[in-house]
Amino acid sequence: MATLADVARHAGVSTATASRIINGSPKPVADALRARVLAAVAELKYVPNAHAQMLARSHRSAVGVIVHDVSDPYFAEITRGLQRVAEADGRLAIICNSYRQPDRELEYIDLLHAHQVAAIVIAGSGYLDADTAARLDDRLRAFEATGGRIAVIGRHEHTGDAVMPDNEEGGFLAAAHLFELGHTEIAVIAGPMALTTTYDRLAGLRRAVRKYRRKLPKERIVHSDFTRDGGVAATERVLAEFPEVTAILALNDSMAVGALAALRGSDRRVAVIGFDDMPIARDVTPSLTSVRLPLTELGERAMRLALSEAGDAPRVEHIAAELVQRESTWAL
Amino acid sequence: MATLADVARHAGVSTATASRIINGSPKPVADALRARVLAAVAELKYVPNAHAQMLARSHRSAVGVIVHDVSDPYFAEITRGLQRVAEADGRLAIICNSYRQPDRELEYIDLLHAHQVAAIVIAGSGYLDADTAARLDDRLRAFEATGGRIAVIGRHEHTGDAVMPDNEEGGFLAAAHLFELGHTEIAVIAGPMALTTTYDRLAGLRRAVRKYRRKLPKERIVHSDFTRDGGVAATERVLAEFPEVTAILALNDSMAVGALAALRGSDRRVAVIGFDDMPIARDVTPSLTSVRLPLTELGERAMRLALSEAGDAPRVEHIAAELVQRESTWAL
DNA sequence: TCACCTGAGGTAAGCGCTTTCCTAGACCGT
DNA sequence: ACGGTCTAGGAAAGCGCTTACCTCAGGTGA
Repeated sequence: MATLADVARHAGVSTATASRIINGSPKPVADALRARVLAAVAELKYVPNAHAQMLARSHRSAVGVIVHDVSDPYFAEITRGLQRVAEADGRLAIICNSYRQPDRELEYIDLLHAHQVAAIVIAGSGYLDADTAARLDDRLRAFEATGGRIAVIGRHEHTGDAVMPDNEEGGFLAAAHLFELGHTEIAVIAGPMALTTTYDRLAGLRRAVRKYRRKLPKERIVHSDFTRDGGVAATERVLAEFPEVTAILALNDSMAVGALAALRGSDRRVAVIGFDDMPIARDVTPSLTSVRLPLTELGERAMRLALSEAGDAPRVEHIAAELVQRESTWAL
Repeated sequence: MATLADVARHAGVSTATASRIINGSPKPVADALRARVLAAVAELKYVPNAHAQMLARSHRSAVGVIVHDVSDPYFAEITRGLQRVAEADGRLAIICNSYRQPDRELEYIDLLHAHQVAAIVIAGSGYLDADTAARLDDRLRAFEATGGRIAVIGRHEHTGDAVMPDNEEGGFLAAAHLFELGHTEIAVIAGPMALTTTYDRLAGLRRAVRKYRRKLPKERIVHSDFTRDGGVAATERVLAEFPEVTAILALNDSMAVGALAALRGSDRRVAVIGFDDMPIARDVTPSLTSVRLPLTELGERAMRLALSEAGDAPRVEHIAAELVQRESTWAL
């Protein structure tokens, strides 16, 4: 492993000069030396040790990202936005999957803290009991206390910079759409109640129920997990238990796709509306009506927030939801 | 930012002792001291500086991953496998998107090298002209020369440890399947010729053509990119130009989904077979026959290779492909 | 001619940690 | 009581860099 000292020796200069030449410092250097140093770099295949650099200049550059799971399309799209902005800012984004496990999240926060990242963006945490939430907040504060910046995506407990997808409004839009089409007997297949996503979307939905003066019996909200197979299972329960239901509102597209799959194996004709408008929505049959959230933009905004100077007051940005109508919903 | 020295001072011990206690070194330490140091850590919210640690212990722990794009389902699944193994080994995986741009790849290799990663895994590089390939190889060698390990996924030019999905065999299986079903007039919608994936799958397909004594005129291989919309475009060309075609072989599932979409807007009944068996394959209509590649396993194997000791000779592992039949192909 | 700049380049002090080597006290046997 | 052996803990030397500060030419003006 060639070091700066090797390069300097090889070129017959001091490490100071070598460092200045390699990093393009403003200090003027004779062209002859510059050439010699650059030649030495090439010959020794010198690559500076990033850790030593970080330590010496003690300025933070990388940023950390903690998401539920990058492979999940929802987070993949958010992550894309995050990365794009980080990269445009010349920063390495270290991305970590928490799989919604608070301990992992905790662990990663410390890891990123230890790696001296300039900022941490968190999206899609799991359920937090008061105790865990407190510990997490504690770690986050500790990180902030050292000058680190934090931005979260869609988490209420956090008091700090955040960008919030308007899940409540989205829930309202979805339910309103079904009511407008004349569906009165609807069922909801939802993710775990502990996720704020679930909570908020349900809240909007209930607002629509009230506004349209409909009923939504509690047992018609079936909880499962936010996956395709979770959607299949939940839909099977709905079909078995509620023969009167004519529309299913799925709280995300994965579940909606599962609903469509379950429906395919039954003789019932039930409308389905999803949430998130993932790319697949166009390609299932029938194509899926969904509530679109501009996830890439969500990520971009969050990263920009994280990279901006800390303000006096916490900044919260909202991202609007929008209905995309396709073939899986129709007028009754 | 609390440092180890702060903790030591606060606890009234030397940094040596503090370090030993915090890292659980085997050296015995009095319980009283241990307690004091741990208390100081908690009180000062001390988080060790990972860069300083790396520098001091000069042993590499993190691993680097360079893929085309984590958001792409194909690479998402590979990445999942990579991460799983890295994490099981207690290592942070730094993952980077190259977007198939060789310069980015080059840049990331140096970045990871600079960050002293123990190993680099590369999957899904783009087209490499001889010159770029040489430069890339040069950087890779430089990294290896410092003790770094490298594993690549499915790249022929690389001589070193590799895991190769059996794309050739997969191409053969796909075409053979269509021929067995009685389809003689087939068309292929393919990704960029520069990608080895394309190249290998086509090679297998040609082998099937020879074995079954069929014909596949060159113009019936339509190149586009490996995306859904690329599939739509390619399929539209096929439909317009080749009225005799009864089956389309798509070189990945994204394109196959696009083909299905294009077909939906036409009155032709054409069989479609995809490649990769992504999760969506089950949920499109008709459900998609595809050639399955165990991508997660692919990733796991690659990471294991990268984390194992370097051998004398390059090791190459092969991953078998398997046909998954669904509704999008039928006997003619 | 001399004191004084100016600027190219070097010296060395850290950055925050780990770890080798050393010290000094405790304990042992005789 | 004394030399010898442990052992807990500390001193300090790096790890590979950056950068503030210093040096020593050569060039300037009076």
